[in-house]
Amino acid sequence: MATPPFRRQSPVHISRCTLAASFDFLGDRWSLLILRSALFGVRRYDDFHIEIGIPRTVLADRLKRLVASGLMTQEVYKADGSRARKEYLLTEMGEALRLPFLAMREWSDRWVGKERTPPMRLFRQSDGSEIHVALVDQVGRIVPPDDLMAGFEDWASAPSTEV
Amino acid sequence: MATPPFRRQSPVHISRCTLAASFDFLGDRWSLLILRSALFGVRRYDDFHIEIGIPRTVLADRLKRLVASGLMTQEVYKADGSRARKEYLLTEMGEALRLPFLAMREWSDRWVGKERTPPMRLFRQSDGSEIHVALVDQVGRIVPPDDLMAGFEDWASAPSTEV
DNA sequence: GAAACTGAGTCCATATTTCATACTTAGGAA
DNA sequence: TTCCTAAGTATGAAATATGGACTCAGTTTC
Repeated sequence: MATPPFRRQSPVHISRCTLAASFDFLGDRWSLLILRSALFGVRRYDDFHIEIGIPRTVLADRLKRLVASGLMTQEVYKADGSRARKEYLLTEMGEALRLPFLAMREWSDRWVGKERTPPMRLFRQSDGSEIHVALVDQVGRIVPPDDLMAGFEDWASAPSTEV
Repeated sequence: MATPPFRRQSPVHISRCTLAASFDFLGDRWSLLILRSALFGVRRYDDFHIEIGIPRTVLADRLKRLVASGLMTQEVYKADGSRARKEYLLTEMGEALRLPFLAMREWSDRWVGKERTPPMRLFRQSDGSEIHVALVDQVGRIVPPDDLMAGFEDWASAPSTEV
């Protein structure tokens, strides 16, 4: 699987692929940048606008889509000295993107680097030991990527493939 | 970290963030779909075109960008009875996206589902045990997402944050 | 009480991308 | 010589993105 075997088609048809479907709302630079900020704790319209440099019209549109997709919700907040406003919070579904994003960050720290912030490192709060995103089996062993195989429950004609 | 603390800004400025930078070439629906197919073993122009339903002009553009970004290379191949042509292969950098994509797939199988292919499951080739993408510490313990903390080597003023 | 301020948007005209369809190109096969 | 195929390129219409100005509703300052 280090180099996958040549195939003319993917084993999962694109119209039934949940991953491909998720790209409908994640396959957009601005949406990804908004989610990155949101995972860091940014919540407000203007904070997204300032941090990301996203045009206001596009921001309004993307927030609407992220809410419609179930990744974010609008909640009312009230800072003192200001009227009530809305902020955008990640739902459980949105919050669950943290792991994929952490995997992406390890990838980008390894491969994109250059002139940027040093790698972000993850630690256990409880004991300070360093953490990574990895493939693990049931007993906690890290699985090398070339010892991997995929299966689909009802994919009878070809029960498993390298992936 | 289940819900991150409210912040006005992310701890990493966007212009120096490798993750944000990676969205320059990954933050695009078509590029993501091409990479998904490539990780399954698809290599040829027309196979991408047919499988993904991407317009030919856009496909040519995206492949050019993926090659320019270092994610893919063009190699010559020769099917018998045909002239030599080029196919697109993942580089080591592109191949390394497998782990983030597997994390995304677990996410999408959990949250996007509905009317689609049943979840893709991963197994060890060697012993058949099931595998997942997870946060693990040095001794193979799986770390719950609320026991997580991030640090940047030279981020002296605020040496660590929840992430 | 009037005027300025603020965060969160919308409106609008221009620029850039995308899309579908058709055309091109290079070599092998009939 | 002509047809076929994979891998593109050309073109013009349609959809999106962009940046700047404008709106709106409470808050604070004068």
